[in-house]
Amino acid sequence: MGYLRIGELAKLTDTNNETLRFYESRGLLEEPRRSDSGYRLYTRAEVLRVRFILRAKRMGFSLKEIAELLSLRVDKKLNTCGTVKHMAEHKLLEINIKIKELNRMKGALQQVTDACCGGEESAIHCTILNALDAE
Amino acid sequence: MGYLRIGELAKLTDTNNETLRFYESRGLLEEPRRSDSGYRLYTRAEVLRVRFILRAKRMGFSLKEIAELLSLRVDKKLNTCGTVKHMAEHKLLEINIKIKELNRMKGALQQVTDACCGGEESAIHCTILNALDAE
DNA sequence: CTGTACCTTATAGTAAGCTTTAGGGTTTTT
DNA sequence: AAAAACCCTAAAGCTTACTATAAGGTACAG
Repeated sequence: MGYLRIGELAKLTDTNNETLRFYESRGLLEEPRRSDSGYRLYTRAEVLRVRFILRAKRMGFSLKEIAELLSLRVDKKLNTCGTVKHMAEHKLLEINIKIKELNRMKGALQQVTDACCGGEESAIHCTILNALDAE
Repeated sequence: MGYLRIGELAKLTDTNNETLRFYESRGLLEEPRRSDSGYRLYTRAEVLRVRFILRAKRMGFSLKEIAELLSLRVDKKLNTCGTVKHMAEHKLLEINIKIKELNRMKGALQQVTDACCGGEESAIHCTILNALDAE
């Protein structure tokens, strides 16, 4: 008892069975133990792991990158603190680039949005469209 | 004279022939007139249109959304500024959410990275790994 | 006239991240 | 016991945004 079947894990993590099996196939989830009939049996730890995956995904990490992040946790003994720190710092760098990129988008969009009257009149002179038109 | 062939349009917009034909197939570019031999013949207006597409892409709009923006532009008279602004604001909201989440992860990762000794010893007690486990 | 640089179409492939389908077995509920 | 709900695998399909390939035709230089 205490084990979760795939549907229960899916419900707890707001995903679905197929996605979880897919993550397993991509190495994001370890192959779980199985019941006599072959059903996947998960522990509560998997709930946290899936949530970690989803969080990282929302941050803009690809599944491949998430696998890397997760691999930091595997074979702790084989990695020195230096290795782990280096990987984490690399990720940090990537995050910073993403933030910068998004901020650039935001700035551009904010500027034209602020300038737009947003009114009911025809969009012929819409600043947003005109901004996109401008060289 | 004055017409551009696809390769010239590609060069002027820093894209390539295939991408331009692809955009045409997705309705982002209108079917251009053709030479007697069937070559696509573009006007200077298409340069601006392609640049519009690229600019919108850089702002985070998907091709589908850009097609929408373009259609708004075509019937400017039929659309209000409000419609356009609404689309832009929606995009802005999406971008803001992403930035917020990235910043949260950045903070968390920065914190554990700062706390990590980064030394040569085994990572069993690494603060970074423990932080990821805890989440 | 031949080379090569350009253009054409249609079709297939790529990568990511799933979702769906087909064709089963198992567990639980009634 | 039988229906309903759940699980399994393998494989195909979907979306986005291209990129590449095959098998040609065209334009122009030398």
